Amino acid sequence: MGDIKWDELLNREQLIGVTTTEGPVLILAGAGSGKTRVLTHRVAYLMQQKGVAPYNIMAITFTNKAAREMRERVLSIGGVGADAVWVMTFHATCVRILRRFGDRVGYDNDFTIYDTDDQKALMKQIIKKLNLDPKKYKEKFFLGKISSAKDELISYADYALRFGSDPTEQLVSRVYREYQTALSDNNAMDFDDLIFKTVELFKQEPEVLNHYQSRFKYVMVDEYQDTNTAQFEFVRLLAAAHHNICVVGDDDQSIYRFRGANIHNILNFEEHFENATVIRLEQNYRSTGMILDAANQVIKNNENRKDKTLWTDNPRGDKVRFRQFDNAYEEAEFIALDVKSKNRNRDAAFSESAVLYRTNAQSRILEEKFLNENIPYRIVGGVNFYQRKEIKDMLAYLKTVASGKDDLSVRRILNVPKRSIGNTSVEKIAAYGDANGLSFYEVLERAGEIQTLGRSAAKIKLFVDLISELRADAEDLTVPELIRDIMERTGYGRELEAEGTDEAMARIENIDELISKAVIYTEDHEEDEATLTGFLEEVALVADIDNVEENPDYVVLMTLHAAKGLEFKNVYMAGMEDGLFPSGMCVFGDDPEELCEERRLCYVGITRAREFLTMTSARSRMIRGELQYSAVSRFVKEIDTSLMDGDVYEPGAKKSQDMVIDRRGFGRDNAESHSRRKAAMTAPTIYEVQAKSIASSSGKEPLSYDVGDRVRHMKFGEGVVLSIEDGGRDYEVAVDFDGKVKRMFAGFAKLEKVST
DNA sequence: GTGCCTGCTCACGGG
DNA sequence: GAGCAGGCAC
Repeated sequence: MGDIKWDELLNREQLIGVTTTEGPVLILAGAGSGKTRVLTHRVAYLMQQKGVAPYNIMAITFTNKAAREMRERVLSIGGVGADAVWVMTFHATCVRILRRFGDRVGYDNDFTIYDTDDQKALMKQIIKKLNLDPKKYKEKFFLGKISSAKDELISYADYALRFGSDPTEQLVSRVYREYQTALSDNNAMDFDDLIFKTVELFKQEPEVLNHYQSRFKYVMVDEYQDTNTAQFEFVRLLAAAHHNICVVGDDDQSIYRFRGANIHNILNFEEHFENATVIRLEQNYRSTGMILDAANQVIKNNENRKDKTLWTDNPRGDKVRFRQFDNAYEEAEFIALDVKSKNRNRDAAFSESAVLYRTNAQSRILEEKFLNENIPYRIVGGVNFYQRKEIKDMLAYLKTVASGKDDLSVRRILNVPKRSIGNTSVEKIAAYGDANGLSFYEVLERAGEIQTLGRSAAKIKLFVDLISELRADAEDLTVPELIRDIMERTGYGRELEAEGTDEAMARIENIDELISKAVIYTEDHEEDEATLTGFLEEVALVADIDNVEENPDYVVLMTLHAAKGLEFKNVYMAGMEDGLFPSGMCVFGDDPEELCEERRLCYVGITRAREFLTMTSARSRMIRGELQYSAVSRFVKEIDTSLMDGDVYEPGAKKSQDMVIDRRGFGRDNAESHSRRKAAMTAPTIYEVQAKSIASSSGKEPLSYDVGDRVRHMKFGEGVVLSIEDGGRDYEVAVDFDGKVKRMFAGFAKLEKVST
């Protein structure tokens, strides 16, 4: 493996980036300039040329997808041992560290992770508890304040000191304290805590910091322009001993200011780290000259940039197309038909096309048209799979089975499905817990002692018994088996089946998909490692973007934010209207930096395209149920007309020849397409292909064995089938393994007949 | 305690 | 357009 010809694989600057291994390095990498290439080769170079142990190398990314891609590439060029390199997201890295040392900052090492919905639910309780007017104070307000504080490493104690005089800020600091205490009581951390607590750990426990400093002698950070103060501090502490820190980023692609990203981290890198080497990657290998020029013309309107000019050797290519339509329906129809014709002409396969937009709300109409035209598509984002009610319910059951310490989960499922335990009882239980320092579940366990509960106590006992039974089952079941078990024992599945509506069926499909994910999880891990907590952790850290599969022939629809880091041969930027993109908030706001951020987002969008770029806008569009008329986005006008096909200023921009607008088409929403659309809205959008194949293999197929047959189970060995019951969606089989009777679902047990 | 209806609010982006 | 709190009847 030592025969890599580094100088043939890399251009001059890339080579410097790869081989400057010692000391701080800042790589300013323009869009499409091969930054992932540099990072992965750098890892390989460290191992092969410098003899650095893989164990000593860490590469941090923002998304799981980026981590996975980099990991794959490191494995393929890095050779033996490369799997010991830590290639992970910030969040996953911190979780890993906190699972080991979390007890030093006041958490059990099996803490749970709260997502946005959990945070909201918890905040709601706190607003109630503090008797605040929920009309006046929204959860989002406090959560936003708290999140920004945590991004800046401000604890609630610091917050009180810092903003003490202002009454509103005083209230925030009080809420912050309550919120943090509640999290800690629930043994839970939110996303921001993961970073915050790790930094706290490093600062409080020099021994721990030392351990990681001497382990990770070489630290690399991808998308550095998106780091916030907490992440910066994490990286700084890690690298403080050896200074071998290499960061890659592009200030022009910083689009996460709203999430606390601090652009000064990259702009001031040379001040933060002394004697830094700065490398500029300015050759773009991705886009045509035309597209790149357009991108440069837009971004040059921003001030305070690191000075750089992106260039390319690629052919000039086609002009950037611009089309304006009367409304969003025509816009969507044009895009759908164009995608189709590009696919037909072999210009771009479906999988090579992507539609990008500013807001998720825009996806609906596009989706409708794509369905009408029978174009395979996939929407990334929108309602996250893991935010769906039924998925959250199942996860809450799993969490409760796993620990019961998380009050939020227990409360969520106590009356789901309906057990006639209403709000009044819940309030009483919570009050009793608060008064006696017990967790919600602990109170449930001793419900009999609480007089005021009356007849609810008996119902609560049934619930506690149910959880105990599930816990007993969990001992022998794999995670997917456990989910099925929960569906059965709680009656959740039966209730949905009884409902029988399209929506209920879609919910069942979603749960099936969760089961398939669990199957994939168990298959990916050794038997001992495939634990329930492990599964819950993996699930807590996934984002929708992580699930875009590249191979299947689908058009991808997503927000511009989600598109960062991806590239497509053929890109549409829809909704290029002032007020939508750039968004109204920044057009009328007084913060010029916000407009700059929007412009960077536009730059990100343009540079996703390799060969074809089409921008579209609508003269009118429904926003919040109101018809809004907008002018063409200023960003479109920033592109020189010599690069454009289509007139930005003329009303009624010309229509493409392959474009046939069927006006009746707008009302063509017959019953069939309507139900299809509805199904598509609620149906799984992720892992669809795998889910289908697994679902059919785990579905109710005729069994190859019967009562009395001898069968083999992967884990338990051979046994005799005692009974087979119709468990609704699957058969429930009881098998006697040498006197130990196990009940299992046929679809997952995968029993093989040995003899009759 | 549950189910249904209504009216209100909210909508930028996401780990 | 959608989700949710609040009010009401049962």
